[in-house]
Amino acid sequence: MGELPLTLEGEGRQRILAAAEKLFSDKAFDAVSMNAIALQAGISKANIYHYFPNKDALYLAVLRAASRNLRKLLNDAVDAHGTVVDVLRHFARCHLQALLDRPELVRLVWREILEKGAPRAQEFAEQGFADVFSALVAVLESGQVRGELRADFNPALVATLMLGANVFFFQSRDILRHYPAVGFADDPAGYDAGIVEILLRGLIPESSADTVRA
Amino acid sequence: MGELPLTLEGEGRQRILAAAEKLFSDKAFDAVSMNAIALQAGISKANIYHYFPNKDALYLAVLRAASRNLRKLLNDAVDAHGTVVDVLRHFARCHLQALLDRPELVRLVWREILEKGAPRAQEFAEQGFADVFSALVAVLESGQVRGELRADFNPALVATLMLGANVFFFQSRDILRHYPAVGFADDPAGYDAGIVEILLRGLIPESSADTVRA
DNA sequence: CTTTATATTGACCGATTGGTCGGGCGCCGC
DNA sequence: GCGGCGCCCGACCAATCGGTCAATATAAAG
Repeated sequence: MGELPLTLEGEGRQRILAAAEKLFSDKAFDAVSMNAIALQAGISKANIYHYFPNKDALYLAVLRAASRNLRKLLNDAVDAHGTVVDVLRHFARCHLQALLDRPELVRLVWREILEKGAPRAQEFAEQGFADVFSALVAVLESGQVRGELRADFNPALVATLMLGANVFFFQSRDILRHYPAVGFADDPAGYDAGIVEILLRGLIPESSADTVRA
Repeated sequence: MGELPLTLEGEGRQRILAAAEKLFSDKAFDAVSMNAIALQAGISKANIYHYFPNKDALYLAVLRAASRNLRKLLNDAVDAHGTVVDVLRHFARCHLQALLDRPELVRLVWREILEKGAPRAQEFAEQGFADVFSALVAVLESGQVRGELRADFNPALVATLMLGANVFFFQSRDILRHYPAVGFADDPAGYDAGIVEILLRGLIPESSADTVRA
């Protein structure tokens, strides 16, 4: 369909994967037909079956590639240097930016996680979770042993809170944009800066911080 | 099919809606066939079309009912009395408990929000969001004017953080259960208690809370 | 009993689905 | 020239899809 005949190695396969990734990220598995994928890729439907035995295998390949890419993308956001507080600030910002940079990948993998009806590759899609989560927990723990952070909170709980804040922002920003009270829907960096600041300092004025335990 | 002939008003309609709700909450729109709904409801497929003009209308009716129920359920979790801090604690716990009590409703509505490909009723599904979000913002603002909470944070941002913490927990608890560091995957009350405590007091030891602004 | 309106159904429709098949096209070794 | 071989396609398949329709069962109203 008027495409440039790029003669890269495995070009046909990549074309199919790219087309399928785009469609599967927008609509659910059953809502994407092999015909639509072929059309998007600019090839015939029968040709897809030259590279993939069936639709499930194609979907699995797409999910595998997306999960791998997303995993790498998110891992790159974790490593940083400086004080634990700086690392947390850096992580929050980079992690959310990574999500927003490749929304197709996130939606693809996250939909698989949420789907209870047909768990095609749940435990596989959860891989990206493990690295980031455990890395973040490690950062928080090191902050605790160094005395930079309180020792009386659960690191895994805070890690969940931070990841949840970013994922929820990613999922809900279209809704949040409608609310006048929300000024950060299009300012992910500002959002994360505010989140981390609140997490670090707390909501309670310091003078009365000890009266809350009543 | 051997069912008791309950002669309630609109019983047939309710049966269809219940069956469709169950199936639509597990699988996506295109993955649920009218045949499957009829089978689940114990009636014939043609009979569904006596109550609903087409599949979209049925799905919309299911989504409308689910959204309405979820909205009421979540609103009931908001109202409370006592200090602002107490209200926040109560809200977090009740909100998450409401999500976990009716997971089908949450999944149904949330899937509609996440789907970018076929926005059948997005703005409609977002209704439940508005009430809870604005109510929570109002609580936080009142806490600020009363001096119970800091005045230098964005209430909408904290509301997003709290809602996100609960929604993310709801979505990810099956994953979180796999991690040994997470002891709260099956303890939503403990999770929210920890979340609120961290939000209120912050991660930084109070003695060094003023050195972080560097 | 008859009329009338609502429920309910099996049989059927055209369209689309995932998947198959036989063959054509182009390129490389011989 | 020519025989393979990877790539690609139009045509086709049975199954299922959403949806229609004529016919029946049911039950209240006259």
